[in-house]
Amino acid sequence: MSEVIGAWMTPHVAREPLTRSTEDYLKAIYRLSSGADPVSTSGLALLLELTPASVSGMVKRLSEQSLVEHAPYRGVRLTRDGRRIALRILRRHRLIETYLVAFLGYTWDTVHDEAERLEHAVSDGLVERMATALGNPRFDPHGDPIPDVDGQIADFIHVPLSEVGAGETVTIRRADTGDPGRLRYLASAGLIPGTSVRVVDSQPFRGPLTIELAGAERIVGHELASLLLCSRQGI
Amino acid sequence: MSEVIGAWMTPHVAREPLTRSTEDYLKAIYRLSSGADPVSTSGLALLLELTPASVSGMVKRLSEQSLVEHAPYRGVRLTRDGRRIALRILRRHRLIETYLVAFLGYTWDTVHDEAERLEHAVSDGLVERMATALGNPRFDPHGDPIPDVDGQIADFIHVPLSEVGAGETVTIRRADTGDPGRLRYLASAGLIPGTSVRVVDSQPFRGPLTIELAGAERIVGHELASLLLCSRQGI
DNA sequence: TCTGAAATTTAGGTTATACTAATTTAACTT
DNA sequence: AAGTTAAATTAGTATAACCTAAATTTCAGA
Repeated sequence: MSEVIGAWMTPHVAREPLTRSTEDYLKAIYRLSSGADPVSTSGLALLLELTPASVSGMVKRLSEQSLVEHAPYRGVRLTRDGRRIALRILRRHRLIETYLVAFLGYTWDTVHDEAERLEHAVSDGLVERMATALGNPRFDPHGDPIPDVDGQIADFIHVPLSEVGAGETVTIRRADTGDPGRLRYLASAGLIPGTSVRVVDSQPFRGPLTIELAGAERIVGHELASLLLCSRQGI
Repeated sequence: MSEVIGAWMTPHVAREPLTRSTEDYLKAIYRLSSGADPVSTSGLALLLELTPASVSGMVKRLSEQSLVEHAPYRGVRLTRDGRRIALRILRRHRLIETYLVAFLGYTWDTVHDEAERLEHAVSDGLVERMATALGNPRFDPHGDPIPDVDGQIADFIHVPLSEVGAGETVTIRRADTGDPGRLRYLASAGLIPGTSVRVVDSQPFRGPLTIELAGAERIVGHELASLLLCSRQGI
């Protein structure tokens, strides 16, 4: 049986096997690369829970491997190869999460740590088998888009619920946190991807929102509301 | 949901997280501990594809952690804790292999490498979920016994097919190799665990055997026959 | 333009695990 | 009992990735 792996997965340059650290750094840089701005050393250090000095050292090594471009004191950016690897890890992570929820009884608040370790251990072949078993899903249980085998990733412009105006109706698309406590609470309140809510009232200065969901009103704090990324209409 | 993990899985002494190397060494020592004899440095080096010097160094560290007993120049032996860990890894490995074959379309010749990496990454919780999904199997696809959560492992006395006398009928129980080529060939010849065969003739001096299987006669070389561990009657 | 705080990098040290080369021990042979 | 050989250990080196502490660079505001 031939494995379904896009050509993009094989960088042009032959590489020694990637270490777990390498994969974690590339994934973290990808996460922090929102706009065109380079990613800061301190931001990476914060996300990876390492000292800035350690990040500096590792970034230099990644740059020698052409996985990132580094302008000293200015920040890092992924190269094409670096981005490919980051997207491959992201695909693994999100497919593993989806698989664990679909087939092994996990819930969306318990999958993160397991996926975090497995993403470095599974082969491309296993990932594609899981994808097939799942019917090639496009979103994981948190609503995050899963990159396809060619590295394409859906990139919608979503609005945090906290910024939706009173009177508007939106559909929750993603829950932008990995915190189990928050995820459990959101699920218990019915605030999961796919749900439509109408914002009844939104108080200023990071105040709470009143929303209508399934016919009932509810109060949601600003912090949680800011994690719920929504689409306005049929997007 | 509470996780079903036997108390034996938690060593009495608090341990820092085990490294992949540690787990690999303990597993290898377990594999080589057939009788009461201690395991030799060179045997370990051969199995792990490392130099004897490296093994010496690592064995000393394992011994400082009370995972093995080391009599210099005499060999290593697992301590109780070491054996527990080895059996936990073995349980993981064999359950993962069984899961991949049962649910993800793998065949018995393709599961080894995948399981080899995953066994170090899965949590106890995931292993038990897989075991549950499989109905707590007692043997993996190669017929090897899977240790239960309490570290008990079936330990039958099996006879290599190569040593079964002419005229005897036996049932194949295990295929004692990880080599994909041999495993594929055995499967194609119908020589898999659960199959009954009658030895028609067995030539001396590591000569070939003639066996009867599903009504037809077949010739099997000594090497492959020695890998097929069999039981004589209803065991 | 200068200055000082914040961000970043460099310097130097640590740990785990591998290696090669040199040494030591055990065991077998005569 | 001594010598030889095979096995095992020690000594010393390398690498990846971390750390702390000490420089260095950037940049905003006076």
